[in-house]
Amino acid sequence: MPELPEVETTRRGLAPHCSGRHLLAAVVRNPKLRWPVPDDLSARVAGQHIIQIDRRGKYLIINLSHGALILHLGMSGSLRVLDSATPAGVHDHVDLILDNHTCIRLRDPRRFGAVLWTQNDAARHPLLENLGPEPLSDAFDGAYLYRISRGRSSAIKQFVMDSHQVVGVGNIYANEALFSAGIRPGTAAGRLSKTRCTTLVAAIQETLARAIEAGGSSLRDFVNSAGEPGYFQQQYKVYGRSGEPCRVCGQLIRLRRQGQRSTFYCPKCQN
DNA sequence: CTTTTGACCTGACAGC
DNA sequence: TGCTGTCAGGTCAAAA
Repeated sequence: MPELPEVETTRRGLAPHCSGRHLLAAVVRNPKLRWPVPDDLSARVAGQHIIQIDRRGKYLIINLSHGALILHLGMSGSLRVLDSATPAGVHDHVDLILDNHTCIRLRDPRRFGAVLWTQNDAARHPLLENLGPEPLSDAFDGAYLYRISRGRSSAIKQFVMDSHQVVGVGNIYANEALFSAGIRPGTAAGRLSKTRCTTLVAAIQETLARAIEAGGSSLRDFVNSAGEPGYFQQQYKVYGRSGEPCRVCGQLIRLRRQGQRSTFYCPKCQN
């Protein structure tokens, strides 16, 4: 499920229910996620104050009074705030128990997600310290993309999906943004003009910002909600539409594999 | 150094 | 129905 807009929507949904609360314990039903959930997690977090919840790329960071939890939703993870007495389902692997009879519950059928603990500043964690800039920050602009892409032969789609260049651009939005920018996904990154880099950055930012807006507006009741983000109902321009007519020109949308991910593009609108 | 490939998992779905 | 194969919103680690 989670691309950056859903992670941000999750963060916004979680925050009002946890900020200022204390954690009583953690319940780990299955520690076998992307990396093992620390077996002393509960002891580490018990009694700690939740300062605030941040996001870095698709990582969620729950800052505690001493240390932080680093969460990732992988391909299939979701977080909800529930009454802690709510029976856990088969894929409900971790609960963070709050001091008001509620819990933050991680459900993750595919178990590509993560729950990690760090004693230090989460930004210094090995998984986070070498990440590229946030896509919606001023640091991510046309000049930056132009500069880092010089001499790079990899396809622009894979390049912008590389978290070391810029974080948070997943498969759906990479496809959508490249369509918006009119750029063929297989184009070598190093061959993009500065103008096209600027166009692409703007397209990425607009695509993500609109999806976050859609997700946020659908977020009525995060507690006990089904967790259906609004952006999921968005009408995609190319993603998942191979063989269907382009919404702009009517040409049939094409599908190809790039780095074992599906790439969708319009052969006429994207060059 | 860059680029590509493999790995981690389960569930949904198409086709036989 | 039940089996097999394919695909899925991520991304790190290892190989080339």
